[in-house]
Amino acid sequence: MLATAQRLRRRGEFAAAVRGGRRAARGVLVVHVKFPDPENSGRPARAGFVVPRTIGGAVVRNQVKRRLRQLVRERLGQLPTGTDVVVRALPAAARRGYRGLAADLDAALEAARRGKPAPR
RNA sequence: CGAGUCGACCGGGCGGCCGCGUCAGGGUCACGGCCCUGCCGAGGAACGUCCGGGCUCCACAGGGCAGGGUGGUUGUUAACGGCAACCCGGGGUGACCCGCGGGAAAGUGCCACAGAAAACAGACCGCCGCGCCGACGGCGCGGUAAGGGUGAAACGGCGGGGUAAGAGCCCACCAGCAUCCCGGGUGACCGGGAUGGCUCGGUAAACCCCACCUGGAGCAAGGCCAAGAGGGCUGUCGCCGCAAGGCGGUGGCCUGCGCAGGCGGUUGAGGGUUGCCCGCCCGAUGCCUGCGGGUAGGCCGCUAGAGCCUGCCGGCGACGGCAGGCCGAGAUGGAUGGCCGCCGCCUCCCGCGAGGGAGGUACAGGACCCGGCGUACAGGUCGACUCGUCCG
RNA sequence: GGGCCGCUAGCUCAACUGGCAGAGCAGGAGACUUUUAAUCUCCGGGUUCAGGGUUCGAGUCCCUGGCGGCCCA
Repeated sequence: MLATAQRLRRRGEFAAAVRGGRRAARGVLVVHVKFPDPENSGRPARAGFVVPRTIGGAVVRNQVKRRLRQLVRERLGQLPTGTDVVVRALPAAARRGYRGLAADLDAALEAARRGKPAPR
């Protein structure tokens, strides 16, 4: 999974990442990526997750969140240190399998890295 | 063998690799942390939040009113609106099941339609008597409530006597009511007897009456530390912007601090008694108003408890007592995951068969803790009992 | 954690104290019109969220559950 130091834990951190980052949507996921300011480059890259209640009950939301944490953990090393990522799940994510989530995440991260605007 | 009733319980198992959270030990350190090892790490409902308690803070001389809750009895318990046993009523051939199950002869209200009449007596058709007209029919007065039809419900039922016709008007039996007595039971109540008037509608999950219970808030409770002199939320208007939003003006609310002004010294500003009144109490570093303008972070609370398991004893039972043993989550954008192998279980398909293949494996996750209730749930296990059929 | 609402025709809503579930729009048919629109007439359509209870009788009262929404901390 993902260690505590590698997760966003404050409302302010989420707001900064969503507002100051690039947005890219692919499949059932929306990612916001905020590349590091020079003073932040010392700490590790961090990630946070937004799984709204429209997805399902607590069990379903936890399952989606755990799968996303596992997926992000495998990819966080590829990002520059100090980067903040917020992954937001759409309601269809509950029925998307693990591999489907992986494909969507890779595509969305790649789109955000290229800096292209997300197609709507 | 078939059909069924009740109760108790399980909620996949083993293994590999990569990971997560708390704690403990060790190591390292630039004292922020990092690394290694080990222990532990979601449920029977953790859920819904329908009740009850523990815990914490606030309040509390006392009395009255109001409000809320409960509603057969006796127990059980920390407590309960839960549970157990029993009573009563209803259902079932039965095992068993269901019941907000006090009071309608305290009072008020309501009882649509139909029907003559719907709660207190009265009388539409009818029956009977008398009188009148007079074409065996009608009109008027009186008696009556057996019969008719309506309705969910029509002023006890049946038989006999009685009568002009009838009627508890009288009598016997039955049902029911009230009072009293005897017996049984802690009690709800049950069994029996005597007397009485002959009879009384339903609805309290309508108001109400009676009995009993009932302070308020909730771990965002509450406490400590740090930081700073403000902040948070919001209405509206203008400008910028595609938008999200940003900036500014002007109001409102909440709260800590600073400043200013005012009020106030027992003849007392103001406050408490968290619905109101009487009454009582507190009260001077206090209270009110205006202006200015912060934080929202950490730690404790925080998990050993009405705890769990086993055995014995008491009790019909809920439950209680004793002894021994055990430690079983404490997160805070919130820890149990990802990938894979084998075996279970269920369904379907292929096959004569051994077997093979495909799919599925529920309901659902702590957030202070506990006792209940209610609800969801793939599949399965055990025990006790009932009815029917057949055999002995 | 605490508190409060709603669920009725395809849609938006009524139904006073319990007494035959009803409007507007929408839909269908017809009339008027050269046709359409508008207008007029007629018609169909409901397990009143579900289950249970009280009552002679429940959309209404009571209990349990489901779904949706709102407020406060």
